[in-house]
Amino acid sequence: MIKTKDTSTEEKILNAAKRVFESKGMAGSRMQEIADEAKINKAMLHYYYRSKQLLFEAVFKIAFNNLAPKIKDILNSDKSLFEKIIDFSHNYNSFIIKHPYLPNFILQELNRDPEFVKKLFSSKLFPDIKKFKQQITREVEQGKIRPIQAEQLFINILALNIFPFVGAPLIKGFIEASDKKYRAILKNRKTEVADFIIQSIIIK
Amino acid sequence: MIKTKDTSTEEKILNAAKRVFESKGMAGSRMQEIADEAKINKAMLHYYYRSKQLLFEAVFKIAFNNLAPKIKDILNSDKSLFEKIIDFSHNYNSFIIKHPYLPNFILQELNRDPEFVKKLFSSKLFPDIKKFKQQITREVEQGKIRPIQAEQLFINILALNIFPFVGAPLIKGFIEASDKKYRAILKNRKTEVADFIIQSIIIK
DNA sequence: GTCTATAGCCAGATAGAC
DNA sequence: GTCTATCTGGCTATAGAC
Repeated sequence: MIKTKDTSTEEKILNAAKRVFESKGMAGSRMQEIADEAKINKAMLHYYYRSKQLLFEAVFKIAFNNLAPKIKDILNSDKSLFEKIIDFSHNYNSFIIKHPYLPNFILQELNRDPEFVKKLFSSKLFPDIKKFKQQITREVEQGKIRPIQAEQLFINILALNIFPFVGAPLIKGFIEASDKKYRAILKNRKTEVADFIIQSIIIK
Repeated sequence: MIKTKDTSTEEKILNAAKRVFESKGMAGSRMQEIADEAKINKAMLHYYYRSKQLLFEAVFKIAFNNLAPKIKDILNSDKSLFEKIIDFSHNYNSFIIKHPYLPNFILQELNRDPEFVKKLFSSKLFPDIKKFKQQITREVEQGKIRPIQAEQLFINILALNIFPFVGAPLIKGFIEASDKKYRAILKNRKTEVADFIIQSIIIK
């Protein structure tokens, strides 16, 4: 297996495009900036990816495919409920700390381009929620957790894990946290979030 | 007091700009589209607001000033902790259901333009978190709630209330909810969210 | 204050040499 | 495959008539 690193031009472009698009979005990004970032000629971008739109879609799909399986796991895996909550909170936070722009990028573009959402819907990226609903019903019936709608719990899990990254500038402003302090707070959340959720639903 | 409605040109422009900027962001919006939306000539936009940037800032400031006091209330008001949680969850959700693009718009622009954040920091828009911290400490000491960092609780309150709007397209995809069904879920959250938080921290 | 016309610039895309 | 040069269209902003 040969390690290609950033060797190929195509890869250099894709990595540069990822950085630029993720921080500035589709509309705010410039092909010239991506070219500069990749230390490569602007014409090359078109040679390899034909258009800005196609380059963007390549970047978006990679980003989305990085995120979606982690969320899917909540709905579809065979783990116990508490395990799911603990694992997702830990794994998601560990992953996103390394890619802080990613959630904002995905949400921003999903909000901006409704047609793009439909494309993703129609593919098999989205699992169904049936299995998760059954799991919640079972846990409630067994008296392990207090009654809660599966959809509400699912939203809460996503919210508590994703929002601290998307809302970082807002939160930092209000709690007057430096970058360093905020990073420490985020790190704590790897375990804090799961605790918070479980405390809310568990029957002691 | 005379009701001006959408009478004045200046107001028509501002309302149109609000709609366009909030759904497409600064970079994705076109002055022509705002003019069309306001049913007014494009030159008028510059006559009243000089530049796209200044028009944008006018819209942004109004949006931010709508949101910030509600959040500030969590940190600075004299209500009891549970009251704060209940009131904020209810008021915020009621308000944003009428302005669904607003949180996404604000977060997007805060993420995109770090200099803009600093401008807001330096003004008196942000209160300090000291009072809220003291409140949490007191409640913990009195044995009313289990130990939790004020910052973490604050983030959780924001996350659970704001994320369902910012993350709507993502959530809708995963739980396969129609617009109608999703609206119903959001409506439930006016009370569900406060319950969820209080259940997590209360000592019974 | 409101309009039309246009200046002037910038970004995406391509032609064509090497 | 990679580069330079350039086309083309679209966008912000303004000039100037009314």
